[in-house]
Amino acid sequence: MSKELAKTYDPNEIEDRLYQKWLDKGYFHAVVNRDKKPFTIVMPPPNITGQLHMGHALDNTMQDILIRYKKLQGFNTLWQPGTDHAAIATEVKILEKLKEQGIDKKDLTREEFLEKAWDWKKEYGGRIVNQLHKIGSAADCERERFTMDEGCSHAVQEVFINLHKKGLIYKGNRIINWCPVCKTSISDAEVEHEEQASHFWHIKYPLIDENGNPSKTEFLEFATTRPETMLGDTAVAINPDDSRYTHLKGRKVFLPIAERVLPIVEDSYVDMEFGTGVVKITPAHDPNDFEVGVRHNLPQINILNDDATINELGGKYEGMDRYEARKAIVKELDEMGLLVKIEDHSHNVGTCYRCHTTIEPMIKKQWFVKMDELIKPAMAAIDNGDLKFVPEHFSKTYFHWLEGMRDWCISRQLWWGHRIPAYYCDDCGEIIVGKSAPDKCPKCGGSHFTQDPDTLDTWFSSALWPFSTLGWPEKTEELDYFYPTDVLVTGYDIILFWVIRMVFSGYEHTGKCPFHTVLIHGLVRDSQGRKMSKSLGNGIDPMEIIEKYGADALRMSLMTGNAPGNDMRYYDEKVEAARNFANKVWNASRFLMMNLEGVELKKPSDSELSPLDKAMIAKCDKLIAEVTENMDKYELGIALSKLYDFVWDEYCDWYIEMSKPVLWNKEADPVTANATLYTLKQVLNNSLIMLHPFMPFVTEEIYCTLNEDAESIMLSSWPSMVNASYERYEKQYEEVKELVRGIRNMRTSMDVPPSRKASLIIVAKDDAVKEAFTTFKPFMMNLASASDIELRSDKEGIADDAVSVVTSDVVCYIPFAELVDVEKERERLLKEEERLNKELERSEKMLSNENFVKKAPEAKLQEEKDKKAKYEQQLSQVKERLAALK
RNA sequence: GGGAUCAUAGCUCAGCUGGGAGAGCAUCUGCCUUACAAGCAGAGGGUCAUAGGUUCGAGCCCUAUUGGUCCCACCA
Repeated sequence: MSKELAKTYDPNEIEDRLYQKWLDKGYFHAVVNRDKKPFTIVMPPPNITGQLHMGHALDNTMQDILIRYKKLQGFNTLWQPGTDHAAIATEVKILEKLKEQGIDKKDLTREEFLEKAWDWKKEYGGRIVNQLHKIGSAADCERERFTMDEGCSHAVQEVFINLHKKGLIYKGNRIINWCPVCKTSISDAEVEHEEQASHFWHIKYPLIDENGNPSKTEFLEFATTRPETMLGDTAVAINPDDSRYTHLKGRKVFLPIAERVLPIVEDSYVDMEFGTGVVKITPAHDPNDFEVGVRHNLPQINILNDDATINELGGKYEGMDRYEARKAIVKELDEMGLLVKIEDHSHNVGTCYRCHTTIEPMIKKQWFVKMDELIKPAMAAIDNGDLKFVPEHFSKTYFHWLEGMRDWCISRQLWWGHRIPAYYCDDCGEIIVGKSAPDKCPKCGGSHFTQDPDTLDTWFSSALWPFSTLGWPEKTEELDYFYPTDVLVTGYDIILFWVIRMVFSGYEHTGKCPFHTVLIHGLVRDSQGRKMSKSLGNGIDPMEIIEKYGADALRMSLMTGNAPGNDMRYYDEKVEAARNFANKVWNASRFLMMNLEGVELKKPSDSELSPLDKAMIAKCDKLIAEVTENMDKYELGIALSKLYDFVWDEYCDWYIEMSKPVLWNKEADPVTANATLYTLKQVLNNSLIMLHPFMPFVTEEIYCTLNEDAESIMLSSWPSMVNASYERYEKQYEEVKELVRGIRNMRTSMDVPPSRKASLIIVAKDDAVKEAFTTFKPFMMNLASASDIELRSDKEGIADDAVSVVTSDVVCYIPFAELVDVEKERERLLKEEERLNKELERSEKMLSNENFVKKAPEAKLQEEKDKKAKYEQQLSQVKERLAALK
């Protein structure tokens, strides 16, 4: 060995060094290679405003695992990284920062603002990508993209122009969600609903009498949660089938505050069961009322300014904030005697997902994407097999959302983002959509144009991410080779925002679904199950955890004991356990390397392999098969726990321990020692490779030390099975383990210290069993604390009061001459007898069930019969021992 | 209001197509056994939320109930 591993595992010492090596070697960089199959993942682009949090750590670890796994399997892998300009989120942050410097948005021109925004991007945009390096991300940073870089911006323009040409993008006066703080429209998906305690104001409007005056005696009562919107009322609605109000059909009411006469319209939208069955209609400030208004041709009166104060149409309330106006109006109605009562009422209020201000529905002229045609292929994608969710049930969420999708409002009154490629003729107002302003207005011939001041929803550009990053709309080699991508990994909170939009965009612009699988994960919560958030101050910084325990430990702790799509809690103890595992692997490797010192390994022949080696090879084969299957089914947590158990229990606690006598006997039997060392190394290498996707650093360090010629574990291949039919040895090995466990158990219960060795007499009636224990004898000496092991076919000459351990195949006698405590031994055997009786009872019950015998599969039936025979055999041995003790 | 999801050991969670309940941590008992005390060997601890059903057989499938979480939704 030319290199040596440090005595204790220190992640900080190895991680940065190895990452730098991977970068230098360019392992993460993917180039088109038609001889290999591609495997592609696009990284969900983190916001440039962001800092890496546990959610990113989880998301990126999963992607990294898939990428590294596929690379080991021989795929040409591309993990495409990048960042998102995150329109609103970033603009809000920049404005906050400017405010600290005493600068207001009003004081800046658009150009000045954008200059500052780009400075900001330059300063913080790279931070999160660098943090990803710390967790070991195998993303191809040479291909890093940004949603507002030249290529992506080009793609955005292209899409906008194409969709507009097809009539799928239109500009229209419709009701939209307005955030009075961000002062922009937002899409339906960006509205979050919050339950708020409020009131239900019962109000009555006087009916208009036959003379056209407000009646003093006839009123129409209704209830509202937003009295201030009365100022924009243009009707009152009743259900046409409501017998209570038949007499009101065709009549009018008087709107007191604004002194307007309103028609009573009939619309089935009104729920007769709710409230008084009368609804005030405010088409300009309520989405439903808007629809009613369209049906009945009602005027739309917008009474709000952009900051949610009342505008000039609100008469004397002009200038008041919406909530001030609410109070004032209620007060005035009360004075007029028109306020009937106030009830407590809690209801859901839409709020802005960025600033949590209550949004105000308003009619505004905005750009929309028409959805009904676009979503059709996205709807079909699940059924026709183009797209699969893991776990599968998320496809229901996906459908559910697609079904209720309304036209998508894509224009934003922001500066930070892709400016809408639409130009207005200064002379006639004609709209021309194109990459730049035309020379001449096609309608009036005018030559002066103004570009639309609005920018696009940030999701408009992220919807194109899987193909815009690969060069679309250019027909690049990359696009042709790496697209469609394979798996998209993301949290369930982002399905509606993003996944759906990528899917329909992919179909529309490339004719293909952008990925075949969406792997969904949950949220990382704190140890009390709360969401990690800034306001709670309970966030845990992954960088600190990496500093303390290492990236491998963090990655592993995020993957253990977690099923796809489920939330998980973060615990330091979990990371500690993972770190301990890394240390375990480290030390097992150290043990092996110490024993390989000065040894020239040769590939052993079949006959040179010991039964123990063969048993391990069989075990390892099984592991490879299972882990591969789990990985292919995205059961990463299960795959990892199998590797954990195998390495810790099987490899370290049994195989290494059992092989020690062989290694100590190297001088006397170099052939067997070689075979065992060779197998130890083989199995460890396989384990390291399979663990590599989960713990890339520690496995790389060990692998390269253990295999002197190896440049990197990343260049190795996913293990393949030996398939040598060694099941027989595996069975023997399990029998031996059973006996060793029995002996240890007995020693503990008899208070025999481990330092006290004893000679064992194993009585096996069956020749095959005898052979098995004979061949495994050297391996079990240590573990059974035996000074000597004798094998026999009968128990002639063994003292009746010897302590004994009964397994399914053998009886093992341990003559502790001076230690015998007959009482204790009898107790132990009685307990054993009870246990066996219970087992036998269960087994007999099953086998005496006619239906079981008739209907159960043959294999199951035989299995149960074999078990019963074993219990019977064991029980008779125990009984015999008990009888002998008397 | 609709939908999804969860309920398993003291805690946090696994349990893949239905065949004798698992892990980590915590607890208790022994061990510094020449890779590892970040370790080794043992032990205790569960009517798998409740009630039905399907099945030879249910933690797993079906129905209902209870409790928690989340998403969607226009009840003014």
